[in-house]
Amino acid sequence: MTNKDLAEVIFPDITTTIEDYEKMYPPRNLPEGAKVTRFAPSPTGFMHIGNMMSALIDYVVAHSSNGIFYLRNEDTDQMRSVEGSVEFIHHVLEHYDIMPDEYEYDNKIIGKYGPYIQSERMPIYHTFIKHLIEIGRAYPCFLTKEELDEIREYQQKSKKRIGIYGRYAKSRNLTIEEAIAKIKNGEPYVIRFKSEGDFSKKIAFEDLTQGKLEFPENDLDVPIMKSENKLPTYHFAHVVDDHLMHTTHVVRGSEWVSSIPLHYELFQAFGFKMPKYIHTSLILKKDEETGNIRKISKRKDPEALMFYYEEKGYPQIAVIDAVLTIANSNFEVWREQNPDKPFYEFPFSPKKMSASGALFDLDKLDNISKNYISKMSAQDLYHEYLSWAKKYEENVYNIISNHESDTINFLNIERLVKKPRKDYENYSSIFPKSWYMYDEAWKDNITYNFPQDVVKEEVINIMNTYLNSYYDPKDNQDEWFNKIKDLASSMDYATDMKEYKQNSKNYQGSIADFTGYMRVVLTTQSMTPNLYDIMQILGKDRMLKRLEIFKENY
RNA sequence: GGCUCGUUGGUGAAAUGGUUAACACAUUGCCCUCUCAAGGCAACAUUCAUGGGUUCAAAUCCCAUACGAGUCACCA
Repeated sequence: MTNKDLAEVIFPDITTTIEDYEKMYPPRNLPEGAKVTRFAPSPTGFMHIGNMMSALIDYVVAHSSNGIFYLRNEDTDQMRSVEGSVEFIHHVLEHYDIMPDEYEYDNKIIGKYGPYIQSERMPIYHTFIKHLIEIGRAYPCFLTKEELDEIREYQQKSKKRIGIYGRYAKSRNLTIEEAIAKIKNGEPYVIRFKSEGDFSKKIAFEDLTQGKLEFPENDLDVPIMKSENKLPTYHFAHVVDDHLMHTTHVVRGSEWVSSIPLHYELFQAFGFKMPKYIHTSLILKKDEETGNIRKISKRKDPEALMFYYEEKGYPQIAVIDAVLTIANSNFEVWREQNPDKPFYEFPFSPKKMSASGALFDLDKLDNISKNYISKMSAQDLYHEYLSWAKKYEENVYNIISNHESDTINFLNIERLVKKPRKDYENYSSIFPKSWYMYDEAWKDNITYNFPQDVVKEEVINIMNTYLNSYYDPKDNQDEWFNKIKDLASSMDYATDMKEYKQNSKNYQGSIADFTGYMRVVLTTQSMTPNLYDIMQILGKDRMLKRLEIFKENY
């Protein structure tokens, strides 16, 4: 009996060979230097910021080299698969406009190197595993869960290295006859890789991010096929898929660097060329309670999940820039020099990735986002705001869709200038800063936010006089302000702030107090954008109405 | 515990042997100013985890220590 017989017993139905698949997955016909990357999430949870960073780097690396970026669904762990996660990944990629060139979704396969869903690639993996068994580099292992636990416990206690290697790999020494007998007897088994490595020897490895690394050789017989569903483990699927799909650059989290020796040996066992690796740093978070730095957590940190940014209404490009800023230290400088270039023209350099993890800084995101929003036209902003509201804030949607021109005019205040206002970091922050522009948002409990105590009669008197004798909608801003000054000085308010600061006792108050009254009566707020523009939008009738509301409510 | 990586201000970081350790965000102050936002100008690491060494010269090279992170599943 030979290994071939064993392979035949395990995979009687597999008649294909590796060569068959090599023919079906010929080298890609791409220009010199083109890079092939893949985003390979597993649908065991919702897409988070770390996945996003990976996907973005994949996209940038591929697109800056006229290469290919594809999506592969790594669904070999079907026990933990989470309902809706595949759809969410697809949604996020679409939302941020980083769709892959090749993918499989909704029963459609785009691209010639599919299937792109691992659970649909079973015969391929089995063919490759069968080959490994035939050449004596893989074997069925009948160790039970209990035996495995026992071994681990023993190793822990006696401070030995943990894992299945050397004398712990019991099934390795089974004769072919014994193995076949066990299989025929129905004993469950996994297929393990038969390592030939020597832990006391070193391998040199060059990682694009971390540079030269040195590891002990792998000597662990790791499972490459699971017993229950006969699907491959990650390590095996990685080797087979990235080989057949001709991935040139694997972008993955740094939690994988410790399995480099294993992957190295696996590639060698097949005689395949290893792709290049870009190991991305972890995204960390400072725990607010303990002050400790830890891995960002989907459970504790709402901003870890990609839902967060959409719900808050951050512009896509702001999120992308923020993530790339974390990913590559020179992105920010590049962005400053190339404010209008698409992000994928950024020459990503893996060496410029920080080797240790970075804290994700929401303040930085806000700043980036404010800048982008401040540069949008009022129309564009309105439409983004509207479609965000439609999805997340029905009340806001109803109000702003009924008042399109008022909303646009309001958003336009101090916008078309060299140094525009930067009030909003996301769409959800607009309404809380503009609700007073809409009559229907003036609910019962109106609170007037005067910065200091005021005499109601005085305020009413000022507003009355102003609206009835001074206000003219045709005035430009200078004329408007001069009139207010005229009225103010006639009522003993200082019109010059410097003068007022020096001789405040000579006056009733300052022009700032004066306009402050008007501002609060009209908006309830002590801080708003330019009053002139707000008055222009409101118009005289609505201002008079608001004066009436003030009389009744203050 | 084994293996691997890391440690520059509140945060992201630049500088890779040579003047006062860039820049951005945040914070604080001043100016401007009808409030706010924006903008302008400042301040913020006597020092690069600690200790030793190499050198005319070290954040940068070497060693040790400490601390942190990742990993050690029939999860990816």
